[in-house]
Amino acid sequence: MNIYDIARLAGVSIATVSRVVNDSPKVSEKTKQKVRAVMEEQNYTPNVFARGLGLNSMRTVGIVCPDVSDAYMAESVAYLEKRFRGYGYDCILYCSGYKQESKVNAVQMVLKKKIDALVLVGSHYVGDGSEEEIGYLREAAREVPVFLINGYVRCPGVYCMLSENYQIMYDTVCALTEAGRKRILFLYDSHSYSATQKLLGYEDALRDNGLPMVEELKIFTENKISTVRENLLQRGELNFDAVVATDDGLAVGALKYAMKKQMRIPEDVNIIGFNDSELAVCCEPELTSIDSRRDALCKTAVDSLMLLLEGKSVRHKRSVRCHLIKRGTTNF
Amino acid sequence: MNIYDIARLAGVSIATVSRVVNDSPKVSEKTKQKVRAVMEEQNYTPNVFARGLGLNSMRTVGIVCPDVSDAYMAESVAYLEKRFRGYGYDCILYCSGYKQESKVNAVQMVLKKKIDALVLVGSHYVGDGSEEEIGYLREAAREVPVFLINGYVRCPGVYCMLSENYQIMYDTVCALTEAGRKRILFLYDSHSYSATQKLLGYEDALRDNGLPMVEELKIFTENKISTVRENLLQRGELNFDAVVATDDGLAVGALKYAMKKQMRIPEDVNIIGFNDSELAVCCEPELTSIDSRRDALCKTAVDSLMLLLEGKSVRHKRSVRCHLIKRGTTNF
DNA sequence: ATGAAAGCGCTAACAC
DNA sequence: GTGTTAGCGCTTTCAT
Repeated sequence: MNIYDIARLAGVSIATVSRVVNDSPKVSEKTKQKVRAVMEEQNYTPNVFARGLGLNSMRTVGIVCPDVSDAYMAESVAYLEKRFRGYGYDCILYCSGYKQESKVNAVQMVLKKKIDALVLVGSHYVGDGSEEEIGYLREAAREVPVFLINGYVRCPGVYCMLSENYQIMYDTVCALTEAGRKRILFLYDSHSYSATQKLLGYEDALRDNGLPMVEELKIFTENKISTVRENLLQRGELNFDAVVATDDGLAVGALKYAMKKQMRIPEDVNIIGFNDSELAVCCEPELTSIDSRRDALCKTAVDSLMLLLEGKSVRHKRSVRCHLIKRGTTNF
Repeated sequence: MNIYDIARLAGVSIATVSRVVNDSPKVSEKTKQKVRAVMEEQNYTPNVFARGLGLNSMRTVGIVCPDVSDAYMAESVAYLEKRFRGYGYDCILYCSGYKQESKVNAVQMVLKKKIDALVLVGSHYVGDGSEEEIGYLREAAREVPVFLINGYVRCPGVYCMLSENYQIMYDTVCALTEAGRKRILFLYDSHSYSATQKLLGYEDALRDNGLPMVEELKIFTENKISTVRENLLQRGELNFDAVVATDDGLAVGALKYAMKKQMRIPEDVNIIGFNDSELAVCCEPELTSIDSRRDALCKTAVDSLMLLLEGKSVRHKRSVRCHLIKRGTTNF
């Protein structure tokens, strides 16, 4: 059942059918009715490929993230998909993994699908920010508007929105030191732009508060509760009186370690997570965590891209403050 | 840059270029080299829409689930996407929500994209199993092979794989009663096929062990830790000595309630969750949970659909046993 | 307001 | 082994 069949059955030309499908104003109501009736009756759906060929668009946006099974990304994708769909855009999902090569490949692959826009979730896509590592973004932006959720790169066609991770981490560590904490563990699981910002905030806060920067207190580990716990356990004597982490999973791992070591929480150790996930209200005591404003970033992504696709212009870069959500693992 | 340009630059016909693109064996190595060189040089990518038009396929599979922000679905989607991509298929993601109408709409929408196969994640898509509620699946299956992850419907073209939810719930509740538990709370958050199976397993186990079926011990609530906790708190006197839930989030909610009520865990109350998620190892004590074999289901989905797309046939229905993973919230 | 016809870029049947 | 050509089903310009 194609446009010719409908045209024949409705006694009009294919051009008219096409116009009806696209709700063109230059077709008489009467004709529209007639054609629509036939379409309904025949259960006609325009062929998207042919449509795509003609319009050079299938109203699709590409969503690329390292791994949807991660809670932050899953929530992001859920939000994005819903909003884009609300605008009539379908979403192609590509989970790229974390390696530079596979990220580049993912972006190239998804571009071949002639998507109308591309959104990259998480700050892994800017690599170390070097020209070499962001070259693929530059190229991508030549084809479609690209939005970086929680990443920043100065490049035409690449739009960005950041969480102020440096600032919140700086403020948080300052608060910890002001509350008398001296040995603050920093847990992280990636070298992404945002993780780096968090680390910088941590380091600067230590320095500005006259605390030494102890290398053994910066621990890189897989983001899995049991792994973090075991990892810490294996380190023997590891004294600390506070923990900040780049994700809740890491913080909970530390919490589990602290429990095992009979440390009192929050008296002996303050623990602070990141992303304010369901894990934070799941553990005991509940975890103080940082709201990274994921939805605010995602919202901006959708809003900006939709404006761009309508031919409007858009402000280039914005950022949003994060918030500390206090729960039982802190006492300041 | 299209196939004509490449043909001209390489000094061959478009047919030859097309053959090279599709790696046809009936092109001489020499010609292939020549054409490939031009393609590389021009950075040529075949137009997917035109390709789709000709082949009536864009090598895409539709993945529909109620909500990717749910951990079970997120993990499923992550697995599916990865595997399908491994076979050269892209994935269109559609989050349908939980309402019948929106589920039907989602399936219809995604079918319009001329996907090559459709996978439905979670047992919400069979509704109550009535002909009326599964009609849309029948129609879908007329267009493409459909795979139901953890749902079952007898219908040509719809392939299914089930977790044995009834059995594991029956066994688990039996174990609880044998351990002397009398008032077992059943927490659920949906009326999906699988939730219903779990409920049946619970009810049958109670009956077979001579325990009364108390309506007030079957509680339907939103799957959010804090909500479950508040919900239970509001019920005043609610005596129970065990909890089984259709998802970990619900079980943790009950755990939080029990802690608040100063109940000892597992002495006073045994708690068992479902899906063995990260929440289970996050809470304290850690949650005994049921491994619903999500990956086994997803694996079968991919394997079956890929066989079908290669024109091979496939066994119709299979199921897989679930496993109880014991942790600190039980003592039997 | 409607129709005829020329693309859009590719695949595949057919001819050589 | 390679080229010619007719679709695939739609959009859109140009007539009328």
